[in-house]
Amino acid sequence: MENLLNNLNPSQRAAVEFCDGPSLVIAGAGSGKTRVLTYKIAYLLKQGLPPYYILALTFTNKAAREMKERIAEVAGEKAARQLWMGTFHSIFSRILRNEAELLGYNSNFTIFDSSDSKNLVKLIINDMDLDDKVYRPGPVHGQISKAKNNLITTTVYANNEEILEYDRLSKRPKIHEIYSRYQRRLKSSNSMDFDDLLMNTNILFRDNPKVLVDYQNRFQYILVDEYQDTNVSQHRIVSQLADVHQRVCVVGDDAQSIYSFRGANIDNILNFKSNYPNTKTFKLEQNYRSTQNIVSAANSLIKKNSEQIFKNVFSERHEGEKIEVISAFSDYEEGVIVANKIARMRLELHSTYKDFAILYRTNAQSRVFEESLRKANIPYRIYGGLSFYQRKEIKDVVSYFRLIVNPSDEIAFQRVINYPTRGIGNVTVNKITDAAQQHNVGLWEIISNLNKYELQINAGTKKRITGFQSLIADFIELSKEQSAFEVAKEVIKKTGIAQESFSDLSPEGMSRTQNIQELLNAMNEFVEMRLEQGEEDTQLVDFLSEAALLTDQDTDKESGDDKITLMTVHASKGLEFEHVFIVGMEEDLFPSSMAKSEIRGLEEERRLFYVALTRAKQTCVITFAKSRFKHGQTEPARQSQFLNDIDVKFIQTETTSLQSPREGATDGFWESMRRGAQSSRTSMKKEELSFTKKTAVSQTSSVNTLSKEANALQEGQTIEHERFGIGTVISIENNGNDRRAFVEFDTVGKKQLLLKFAKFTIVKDE
DNA sequence: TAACACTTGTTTTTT
DNA sequence: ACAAGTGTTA
Repeated sequence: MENLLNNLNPSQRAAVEFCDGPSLVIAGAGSGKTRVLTYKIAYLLKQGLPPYYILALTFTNKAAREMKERIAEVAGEKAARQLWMGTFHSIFSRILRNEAELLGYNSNFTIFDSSDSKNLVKLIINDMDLDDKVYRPGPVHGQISKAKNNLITTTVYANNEEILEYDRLSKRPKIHEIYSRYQRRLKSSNSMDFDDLLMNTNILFRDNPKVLVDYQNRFQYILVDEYQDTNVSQHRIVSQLADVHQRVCVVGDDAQSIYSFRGANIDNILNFKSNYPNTKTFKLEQNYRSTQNIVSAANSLIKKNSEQIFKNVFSERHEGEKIEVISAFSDYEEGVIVANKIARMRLELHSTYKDFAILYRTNAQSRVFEESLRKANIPYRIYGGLSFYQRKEIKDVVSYFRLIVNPSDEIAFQRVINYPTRGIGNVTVNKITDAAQQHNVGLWEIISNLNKYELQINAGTKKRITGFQSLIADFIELSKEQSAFEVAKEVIKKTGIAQESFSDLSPEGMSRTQNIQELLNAMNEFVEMRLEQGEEDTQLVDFLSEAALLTDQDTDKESGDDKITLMTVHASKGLEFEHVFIVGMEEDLFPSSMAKSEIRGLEEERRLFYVALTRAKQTCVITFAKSRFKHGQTEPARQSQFLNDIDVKFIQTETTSLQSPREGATDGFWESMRRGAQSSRTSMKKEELSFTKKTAVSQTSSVNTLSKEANALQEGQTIEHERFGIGTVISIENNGNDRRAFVEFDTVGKKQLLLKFAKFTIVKDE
């Protein structure tokens, strides 16, 4: 441990060693924040605190996984696995499943993603006969979500004059009623949305003091990463859990708070000290990531914001190159410039592709870069956008799973009742929904007892409905015995999805088929991995509860490939790259026109830019275009005001662009440039389909990840398995990723090990 | 009820 | 430019 602590600088070390009360670690960009968290956990373990007493909350699953791996290196695999470490959403969904009955839920509850939530809001708006142009599902759900993140329950909402007045002024006085109905229908669907996972945890603790005490005792030490991005609901959970022992350490950087649109409240970090009067504050100010020039440029930018905790971030690395600002004539040219520059820099600097990242404000901007990179033969990987689980064909299949696990799930029900088409149309579905509302029961209850509820439907329709009902009922039975993978195969087969999908030979259809296949593969892996780890939870419900909180960053298995990275600035938080391109640096795009109305919004955009800048280790290039293709036409654009916020002495403006317009031919040039962009866009179409297919599939496709040991393993050898102990290899089957060993263990008997996952060492050769 | 053509809104960021 | 929603026809 001593030599571990020697790896830290004095302020990092001080932050790690203080464990007796509340502490706030203000960590500048690149200052070794994750390092401090990791070492601190290792330090606590070393002090004798059992791992299952530690709660560590991260912002993404990926961050949790990486931190676990690092802790495993210093404190051992076993301890790392016993830690309560994960995102707020995943940790508390686990707790809510355990305590579901206390809240009137069943532990099989479904988790709605935002599109499910919006669908439900839309159904309610229709039921209430409200004008869906005034009450648009997106913003209405946004308003509800904001309320929930601020712990404003339906009752509080309906009695809060200020909020009601706000809704009246925005011409949507009925939101409080939509909110109540929304919550009621979530509950009758035995479902929770993302915000419920946090709000219901608060309700659980509020209404069940004994349960709260249990968890207060369990979580002896609490660590929270990215505290600047927590909302009121999350803050309240943490402060209740830490209320008694006050052993809590939060880490964050107010300058990197970029999620207020999701309810994050920067005050949580700014006011932390007043919440915990005995707080000890540590500041990590040395940036180990970036050149002095980048750090100074970022400092000069963030100084323009009014609200912040004072700190002096500095770098002792070399001065480095100035930030290069390049202007392009069009978004299309911007793409070409960036692609060419990356190709050139890679050769000149002897870099690899994975040293490069292109960061943009909106996902929509990725298109142009995909195109130019493909033309330049530069391998790339896009993060974000439509994630695997949000694809239509995947949602359809997953909806069957949801319905099987939780027949009350109304949204899943509506999604699959007529998919694949089985002659149950809108008219019939409406009759079912009406009956459900009338008798105040779920849709499943209605179709399970058609006669009882006297639906006005003809015999043919009735037969089709009962057919559907027994189809699902059979799956439910099956799922009690079989693993998620086995049930999934049956679902695909028996519902006709397989048949429908395989007979569609269009490129889109084939891509859908592949994605479904990929889902099955993922489920198979899930089951095998669980079995390998000696866990019995391999059923559909277990798969769903994990999959619902997965983002596509979490399913990334190809990070080893040499590809450049394309992602939004938001998605880049916490990452670093040698060379960063920040593109589309234009007014109304970055800062976004949406955010500019309020000062706080503009400051958040500036922090977002700060985040983008501080991702770069060596070089940072900023580009903007003078015209941009949006909403179906080319519109003029001008450079972002944020470029003026960086002190000019850290910037170098590139005037010679790739191709400058010929004199006197400006108009013609522009035209051809635009046409060039257009035609290549349209000509891309066919090619693009096969391309989307590739990316979609690649998200979960696996590579051969067998370790040396796994490849070397032979019959007759003795191994020591992490869980099962000592055993002898009886036989080996298959090869590559599917390579398996049958092993006779001394204590637990015969086991099948999937070598891709198995954790063991070879003890003795025969 | 389903398939097709036509119209409309939509684009900020995401657990 | 695109997806989702609306309306018309078979």
